[in-house]
Amino acid sequence: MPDTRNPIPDSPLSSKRDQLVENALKLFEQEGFHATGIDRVLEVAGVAKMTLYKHFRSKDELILAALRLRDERWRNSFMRSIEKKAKTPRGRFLAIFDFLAEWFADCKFAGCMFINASAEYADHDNPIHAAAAEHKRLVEKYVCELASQAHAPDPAALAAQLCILMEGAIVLTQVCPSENRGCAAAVAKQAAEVLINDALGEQAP
Amino acid sequence: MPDTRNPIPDSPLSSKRDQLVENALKLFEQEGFHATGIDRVLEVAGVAKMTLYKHFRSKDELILAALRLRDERWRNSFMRSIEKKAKTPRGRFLAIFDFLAEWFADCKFAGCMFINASAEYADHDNPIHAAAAEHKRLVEKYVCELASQAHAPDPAALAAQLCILMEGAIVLTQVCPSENRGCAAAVAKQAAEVLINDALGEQAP
DNA sequence: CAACAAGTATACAGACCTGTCTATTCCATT
DNA sequence: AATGGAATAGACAGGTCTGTATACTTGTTG
Repeated sequence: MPDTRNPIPDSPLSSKRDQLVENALKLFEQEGFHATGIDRVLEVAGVAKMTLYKHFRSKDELILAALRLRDERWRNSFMRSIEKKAKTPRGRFLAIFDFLAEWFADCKFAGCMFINASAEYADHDNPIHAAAAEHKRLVEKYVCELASQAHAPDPAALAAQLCILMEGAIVLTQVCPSENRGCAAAVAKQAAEVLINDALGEQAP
Repeated sequence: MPDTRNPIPDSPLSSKRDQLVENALKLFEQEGFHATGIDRVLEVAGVAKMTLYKHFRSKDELILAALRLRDERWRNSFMRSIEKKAKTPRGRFLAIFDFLAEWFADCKFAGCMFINASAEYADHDNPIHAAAAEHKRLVEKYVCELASQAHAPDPAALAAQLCILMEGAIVLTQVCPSENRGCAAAVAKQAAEVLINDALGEQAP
């Protein structure tokens, strides 16, 4: 039996806490936030209810922890994938959409958790909605940095356009998963090429 | 007191039924589906519970009726706005994004109800999710007809690109309502111009 | 007037939800 | 061996949810 205790009580390494957040993340992503009851999380995580309420003050706090984990992982995966796949600015822009295509191909793809969160918690002042907005802001900031490195005349404008393509591809794949919608990432990639050429000039690397 | 009865019992003109669907539509849109209880709909609509269950077999049936009404109204408004505003194919494509800008400017804008529905009812086989997918399919079909009228070499491809821009602008405005996000429609419009030029040629009307 | 259709009010069943409380077990360190 | 922190099981309170059942009102039509 492994040592599941933690010398620093409230540290993020606390094993039981991790089990909770990990399983909550999966369930919230697959089934939704309101539709997933606390008891279901506890059952899947194999953790007692009192343990949850020792680590989190409420279900909303657990949701926020799950979203923080998701944000960290998703953006890391996003950035690493892009930087590994391509070295030129143009190649990195296009690698965004290859990343999306791989994501969409996962049979467990259930849309963007942050879009879903802002749908379920519509009030903009709700911390959950705010966390979703912050995630999108950080993603756009990264794309904007790519655009700066590409010496785009207006990096923010190019980034905004590419992010709109990203979100559009995500949401169409989520809402219309069947049909010929598997190609949303490819369509977005083609559109991105046209927009990049327009912003950078056709010859830019 | 007006005559609220209806000679055809299950016709869509049934006044009480209309009151239910109308108010359910508003509440589901503003607060979400799971977050809006039946009792809240009844209270706002001023209708007794038994009347609801005489017209609908379940809450899900009421949601489907609300989505049907929303789909009909939204697409009518969309198509009429575009056809009224512009006569040339290129003008009509751009009018799409003016329509979005007006929609986003409404202080009660709460995102796309169909995107929200597919977020809350993630199972693709769920009739509610299917209704959302059908709505998006019909919108894209209309944009595809516009592209055909514009004599685009590949109408479906142009329509798919423009629809991705639409959905991206919608979702970014929903998730990040504040900041400089009010301009998502304008950014999408600029991107659309580039894509249309690429597909049709710069001189096309 | 009588029959009828539509809606109302109200209570209720049964399920599920979040969050709390208590008593107990396990295990590592002292 | 004793102590104490962490987790456990399980019951429970109090609320909300959907959907049903019953008895009543109202207005129209034959």
